[in-house]
Amino acid sequence: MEAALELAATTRSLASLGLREVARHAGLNPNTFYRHFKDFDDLGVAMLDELGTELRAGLREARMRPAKKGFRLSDFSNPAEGLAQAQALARESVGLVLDFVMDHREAYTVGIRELHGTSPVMRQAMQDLLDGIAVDMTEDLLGVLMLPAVSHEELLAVARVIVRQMVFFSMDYLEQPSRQAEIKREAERFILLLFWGAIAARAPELLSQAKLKFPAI
Amino acid sequence: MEAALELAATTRSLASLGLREVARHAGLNPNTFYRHFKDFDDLGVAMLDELGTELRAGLREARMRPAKKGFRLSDFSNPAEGLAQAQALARESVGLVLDFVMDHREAYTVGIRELHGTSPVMRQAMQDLLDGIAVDMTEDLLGVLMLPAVSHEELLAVARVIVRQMVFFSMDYLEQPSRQAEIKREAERFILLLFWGAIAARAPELLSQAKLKFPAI
DNA sequence: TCAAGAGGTATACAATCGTCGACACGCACA
DNA sequence: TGTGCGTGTCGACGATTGTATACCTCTTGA
Repeated sequence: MEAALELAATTRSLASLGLREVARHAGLNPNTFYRHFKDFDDLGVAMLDELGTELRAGLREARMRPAKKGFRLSDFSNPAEGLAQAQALARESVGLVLDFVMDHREAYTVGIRELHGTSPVMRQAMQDLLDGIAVDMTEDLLGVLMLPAVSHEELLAVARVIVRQMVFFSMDYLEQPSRQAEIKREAERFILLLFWGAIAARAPELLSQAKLKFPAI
Repeated sequence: MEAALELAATTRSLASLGLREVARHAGLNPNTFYRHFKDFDDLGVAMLDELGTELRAGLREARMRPAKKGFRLSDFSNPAEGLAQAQALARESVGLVLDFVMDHREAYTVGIRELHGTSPVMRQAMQDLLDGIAVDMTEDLLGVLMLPAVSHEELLAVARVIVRQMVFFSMDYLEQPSRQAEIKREAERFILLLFWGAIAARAPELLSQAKLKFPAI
């Protein structure tokens, strides 16, 4: 699995790797591959299982961290305070994801490649992972953030959109190191825009009442 | 180029195609490939040029259509009317993109595969195409829609995010035919949420003043 | 008229590929 | 004690790959 990741990270896609190639890079006999995996799909799913659960757990744990620090979002009874804390939460989450992709650059690159790749099995597995992250995010948010009049389903839809958009932001982040600070701001801004929109759609008076300028990020 | 598209559409990625394979499928001698293309990257870029400009032109033309029909968005001096027309424009644009990907299913699938694929050349070309579409969208919107207090740069950032998100919506649309109506609604809703957010961020009083419910889509 | 070149073909070579059958080692368990 | 079984190795097979060299046939333009 390590050998496959290293080989795929440079230029190739997982499915285009040669069985012999991987075995050679791992210092093993080509046939040994069959002892462990049936397919390359099989190998891919195994790798995704490992790294995917690590990512998911890391994200959850990190989202819990502020809650343990006594960081608790208001129920918007004080709109100004609620909005400010929403911004802080968005910033924390974005930083988290971007740090993760920097720490797991190779795995992330290869994984995303499979998201729209050739193997239906891997595509489905990646979509399930992203969806799982969105579900996690929704549940965590519901426990911490009381968005006024925003239902569970609405929140899930927003989370899904955010997760998918972060795929692109993450790619930019990796590919354009000189613009990292700017990209991070763009991502935060995008998330805030969405929540602003969600609130404005349900309780527009809340925003004008708060008389809070949208943060100039 | 046709042969390559047909071969890639089923399962494979462009870069993983064999030179001989494509030539065989096109009824030509393997070496003939070299008469026309240097690389597979070369072939890919040529294909993207053709289909990309077609898509871009199609989108522009279709965005111009409502303007010619006398469809003209207000400057939000009447907020309720402006918001309603913004919704109509969003619906029109979403339908447009989704129709296009249905009509060019193979090309779209292959293209997106290259967006996060192995070849840096193709990746860059695809990113340039998406960015170009976002720029087009921004210019068209500026000519038709006077969003209050939303600057050119802000609009471009929103357009970029929309284009990228439509990549995912389009994939869902192709892969889940039974949910097409629902996915279309989700896409429209996403776009409206963004614009709602952009307006709320700059002129929150406008939304509460309009006393307009967010469309229940 | 004829030379150049674009497009297409045929043959060949060395590599690499996935996979098969057979064999070897070591541990676990009856 | 011995017998599966998981793991790894070896050699070989036919197929396919990218590309090099050489040759053919039109079209074009001076």
